[in-house]
Amino acid sequence: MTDNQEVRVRFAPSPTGPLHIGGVRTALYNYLFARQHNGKFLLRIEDTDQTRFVPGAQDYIIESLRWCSILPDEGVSVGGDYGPYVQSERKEIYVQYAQQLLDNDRAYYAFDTAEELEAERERLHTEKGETFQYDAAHRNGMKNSLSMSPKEVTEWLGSGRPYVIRFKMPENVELTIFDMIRGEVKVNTSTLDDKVLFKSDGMPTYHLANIVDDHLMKITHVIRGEEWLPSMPLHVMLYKAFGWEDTMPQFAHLPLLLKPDGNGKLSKRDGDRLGFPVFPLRWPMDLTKEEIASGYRENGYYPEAFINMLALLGWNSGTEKEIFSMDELVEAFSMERVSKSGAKFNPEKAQWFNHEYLIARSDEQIAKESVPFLHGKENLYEPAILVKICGLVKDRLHFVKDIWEQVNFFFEAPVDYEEKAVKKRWKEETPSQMAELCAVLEKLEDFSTEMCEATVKEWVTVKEYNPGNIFNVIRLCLVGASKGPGVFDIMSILGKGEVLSRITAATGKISIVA
RNA sequence: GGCCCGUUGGUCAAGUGGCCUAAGACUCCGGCCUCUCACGCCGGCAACAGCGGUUCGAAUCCGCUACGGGUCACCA
Repeated sequence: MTDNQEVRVRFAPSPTGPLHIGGVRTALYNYLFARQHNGKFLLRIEDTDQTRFVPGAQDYIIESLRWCSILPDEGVSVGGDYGPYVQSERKEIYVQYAQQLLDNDRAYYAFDTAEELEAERERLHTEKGETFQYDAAHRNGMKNSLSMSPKEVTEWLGSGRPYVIRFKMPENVELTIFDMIRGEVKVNTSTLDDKVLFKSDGMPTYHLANIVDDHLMKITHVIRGEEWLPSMPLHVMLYKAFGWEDTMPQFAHLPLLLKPDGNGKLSKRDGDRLGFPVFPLRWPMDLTKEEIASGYRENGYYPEAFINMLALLGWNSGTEKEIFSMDELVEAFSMERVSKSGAKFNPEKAQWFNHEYLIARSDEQIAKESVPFLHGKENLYEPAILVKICGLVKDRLHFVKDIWEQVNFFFEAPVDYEEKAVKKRWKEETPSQMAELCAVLEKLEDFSTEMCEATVKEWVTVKEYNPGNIFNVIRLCLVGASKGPGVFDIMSILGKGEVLSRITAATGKISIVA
């Protein structure tokens, strides 16, 4: 490609199930790269294998990308000038190109059945201990248009016998190919085999469809997972065979996302076994199946946090900045700073990212988001008070959905009291002290945080009580545990009546227990 | 097994021949703050896979070994 050409990249998943986070990251890097270069990001569906097609998977992919704000400029669901963007709708196109390769002697027909291939594999293994490869060294011993007479080939083709079209991989060519992340990679074509380009069911394989589509859609950069690195030589050879070398895209093979436990690449099956989601969204989305894999969205992640976390798995800016908005990512991203080695990810760090995004939100926003998790009790307070409550507890939250355990005491009086705290704080004189306190608070007109604090502190000072112990006893009465915001904030929000009633209730209950 | 890619603390990672007695973040552990928990602040534990070479000098360059991973389908 030339420098002044518009950058065009694509994300090309197969609709074989839910997209896992590795796929989302690949889409993200493609998107960032496109945005950064004022280029186009396309979404293409590679569904050439009908046997693995999973209904709903395509919608899942689109919905996942939408949730992440990784929006295609072109492609399935948005259209564009280079469609259709679903490979099964492009069948006739691939036929032409396969024919071109056949005509130029760069491909050939092969009639070997699965059984025959298996038999040959078995024979070679037992007789010579070799691994069978359909290549220059073996193709003459197989049933194909290279080993058979033209007449026979014509007959077999005419008889409706099933056949595939294989790429005729040149022998002994030293290839030096370039990867944007890994640099030069050298391979000898003799180690490569004659890959099937066209299947007997009339569909192309990934390799053919991918190269033809990338060429036709004017893709300039192929950014994909490292699992494709071994087929890069084949793809380069295909570009050469078609005579498209001049417009061949640049390749970038991204490091894999590894299982957090043990080794190996993260797979769809890992699911909830790991204790955190490996999918952006719950799967299946429609909940009609029994097996449900959880998603980041349903687990309470903000899409911005999810994206931020993913972006930093395999790339970093080289600075100490870790929190990036999408716009900042677009600005800072660079292929040169993508790491070469696979990354296991750290569930705790993922939560930390969400926490950072959560505390950056306004108290008003948190209050709004909290409503579904307040068990219908949100109307117990004025909206402004609810906002205040959220502001007081947001520091200790990873997810808004977990807010109830931080605020429950604002809505419900404690039914029991943390044993450890009772043991430590509840003294013989406590009940009478609390009775005194109630009398003092009773007279208080202004129940603001400040007035509560001033009043209680004055009383404690005059009586020469231990402030720490008194405050904690009050907390125990109001909350039932040693947690939560400042005790005077809690008093003020609960209000005089509730505070008095809770202290009275606690005094009764705890003395009975003790 | 063949081919290919990789290897800095538990994890993500900075580092592109001297500034490295190797940054930062997450986790963990201490301490401070403090009415509790959390936040915040301060501090701590903890790494250049090994061996050879190149060089005045190597985490950085080269080679070998080891280990890890990917891939070897009419799946993508």
